[in-house]
Amino acid sequence: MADAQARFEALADRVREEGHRLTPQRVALMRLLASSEGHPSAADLYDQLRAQFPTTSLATVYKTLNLLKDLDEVLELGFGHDDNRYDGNRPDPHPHLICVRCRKITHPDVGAAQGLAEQVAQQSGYQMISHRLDFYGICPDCQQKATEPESEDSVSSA
Amino acid sequence: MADAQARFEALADRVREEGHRLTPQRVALMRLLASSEGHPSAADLYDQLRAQFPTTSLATVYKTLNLLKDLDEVLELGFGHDDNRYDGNRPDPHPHLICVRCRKITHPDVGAAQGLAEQVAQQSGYQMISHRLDFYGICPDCQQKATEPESEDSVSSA
DNA sequence: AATTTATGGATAATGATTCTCGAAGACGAC
DNA sequence: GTCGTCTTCGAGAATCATTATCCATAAATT
Repeated sequence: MADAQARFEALADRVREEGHRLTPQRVALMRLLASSEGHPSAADLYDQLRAQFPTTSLATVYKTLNLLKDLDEVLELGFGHDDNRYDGNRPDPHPHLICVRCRKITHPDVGAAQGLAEQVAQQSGYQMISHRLDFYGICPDCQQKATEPESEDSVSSA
Repeated sequence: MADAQARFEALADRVREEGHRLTPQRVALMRLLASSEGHPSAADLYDQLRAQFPTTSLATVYKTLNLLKDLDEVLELGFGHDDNRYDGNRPDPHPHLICVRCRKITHPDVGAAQGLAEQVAQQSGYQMISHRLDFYGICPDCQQKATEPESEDSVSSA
């Protein structure tokens, strides 16, 4: 996480340059986003924020996330049922690999995904804005757990 | 839509074989799904259903859609903000092209998308369950409308 | 330091989807 | 064809993530 500081400063600069205020809550949230390895949800960030600012509201988290999203500095990942996840380190569309058991989200290596959007744009005449490439499966860890005799109660559904 | 009848019968047979009852509401909804060109939402289907069954409940639509979804006979497309869309003709994952203006959903021709899931499965060790490949853009029609002087009031939603 | 104005916080509102549960009806058995 | 059982329907309440509201507070500029 040596880049976290640099990423945070980039976010802070961007927010200020766009004429928005740098409040302590925003600073803290941007630090969290910049240092997040995974893909936290708004509630995750809220929980972490409250450690520093006990009176912070969940609404503030959403407002800040939406601000950064409008600036194209965070990528919002919406899944039908579950709550949204946010990626503050790679704001541009990229493939995701989701474990339907433990909800872990990682970045698969999908070389063939390069240029897909451009290809579709040419063939369809659409003006491309964004895209999603998500794979849903069961991660090796969860596969193992499912095979084991019965360490705990079994999982219900995906 | 000469296949609509065949598709409907396939759905009906499947439901019956799985030990579920064929109620008039389900029959009507399956006919709608089988004959739908586009990707209707639950509310769309509800509106159409009420023409035949004025007392039908929206809950029934959802229950039937979930039943068919569990049988892998309809594909549910969930988008963060908007309501879900359903495809009763192609239940297997396939790419979609969404116009963010008029909400139209079409099927782009993406040859390179073949085998992506298998590739990710091999590299990651995940047991693949499903995937999504969605492109968001502005369709040619909506691009045109945006450029024109101002023919009418602009479109809000589909 | 004062002024202006965006922002934070608490809570209500929104809206799609699911749950609840009594009534009705589908389907197999007779 | 009729009956009985057990699924399914229907109407509305409940859920839950996200937004909207609205005023007190504090950031930035002078």
